[in-house]
Amino acid sequence: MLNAEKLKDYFRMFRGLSMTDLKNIYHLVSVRTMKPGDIFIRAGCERKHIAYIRKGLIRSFLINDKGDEITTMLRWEDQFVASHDNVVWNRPSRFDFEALEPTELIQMDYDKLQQVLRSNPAYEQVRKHFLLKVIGESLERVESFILLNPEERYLKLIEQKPEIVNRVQDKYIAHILGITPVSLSRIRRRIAESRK
Amino acid sequence: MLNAEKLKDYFRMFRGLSMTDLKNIYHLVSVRTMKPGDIFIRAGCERKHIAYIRKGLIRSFLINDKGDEITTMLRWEDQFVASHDNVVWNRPSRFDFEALEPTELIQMDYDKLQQVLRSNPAYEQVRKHFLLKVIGESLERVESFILLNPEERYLKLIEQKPEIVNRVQDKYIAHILGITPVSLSRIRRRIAESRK
DNA sequence: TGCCCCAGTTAACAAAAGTTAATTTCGATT
DNA sequence: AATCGAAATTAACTTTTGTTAACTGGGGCA
Repeated sequence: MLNAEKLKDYFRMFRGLSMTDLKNIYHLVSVRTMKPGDIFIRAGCERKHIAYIRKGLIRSFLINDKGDEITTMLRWEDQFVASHDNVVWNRPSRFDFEALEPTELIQMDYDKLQQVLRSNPAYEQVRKHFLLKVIGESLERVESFILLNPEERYLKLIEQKPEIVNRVQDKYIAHILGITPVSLSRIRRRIAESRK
Repeated sequence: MLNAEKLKDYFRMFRGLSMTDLKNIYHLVSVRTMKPGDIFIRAGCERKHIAYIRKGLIRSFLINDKGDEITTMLRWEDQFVASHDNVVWNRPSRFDFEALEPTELIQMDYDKLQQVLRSNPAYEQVRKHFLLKVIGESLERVESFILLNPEERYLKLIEQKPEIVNRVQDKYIAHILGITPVSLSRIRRRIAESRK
């Protein structure tokens, strides 16, 4: 069951808003229940969707020239997910967004959300904190590619997000780290042997 | 010379604001002229600065465990530059921000800027567009690490930002691409030979 | 229970990148 | 014009990764 009171828990970042503010958003949302393999946003989609992940896990991926699926991003509960092709660049999504687990999304039309956010300046602080956090996370990921080698990136990931590493297939972890599944397997063996 | 009229040109993204809005910001800014090698933000700095680059080029770098300087980011004219350690994570900057050319910054105290931005909702659309653009650029960089190999990343860079590649030393370009200067040199040779 | 499928591991080889050091190139400076 | 110094290139060698394919080990399903 979903009501404005519950929503307040889900949208942690939305604290500081009045119940009326929250209800304005509440009117925009729909809950979507997904099975593993279901698609939230399909490549080519131009409509702007944004969703809060109440439960579960979403990956974005595309098919490269060689025909292989490459996973570029993982998002999980208490995070927002959207195609930045749609929302930032205003173009069709290059990625599919697929649920990897039974997943519950709280889904909104992005443009309608913008209208509500514009209606009350109180929303803007929330938006600011949200966008800054996304920037921080993304820059941190860039830094890890520049400052760390693949093995170090993997060690950092299992240190910082051990639950996520255990929840998804290794091949997705490998792609996220910018390496091949074969190479990740070798890295795991190297680590295991060095700890013997 | 710097006045509110000129400022309107510089802050392209600030179009849509009234002259009064712009003057409020104008009161916050100071112009800083830098020589190559001058530091805008020093590692360890906790004060939040943000600057618009009117002219020139800034790199952020740190010293890794082995004692080598690693360049993580380049910013140039018509872009903003700030330490995300300060602004996003509220912690001391891990990076130095150094001018690589004669550079002119229009510098602001970040917190004071926030106060002004909060004072008028009209600013918020500007901030939103600005933050979204930063997100888009950062995510694009992440994607390039996942979807492209070093050679492809280099080719993409010289295609998209040829001026920048020619303005800075190769070793900085190499770091930005996540490889060593030696490896970049080999990649350049491979490309040159394949075009013979 | 047996079979199949697929993820993960391992193997073998080629290609690329890291590392260190020598060499060259080029611009700045005296 | 000669010299110095830093950046870039090249070389030699090691390590790692990519690639392709074979092998292994469960989990799911008939």
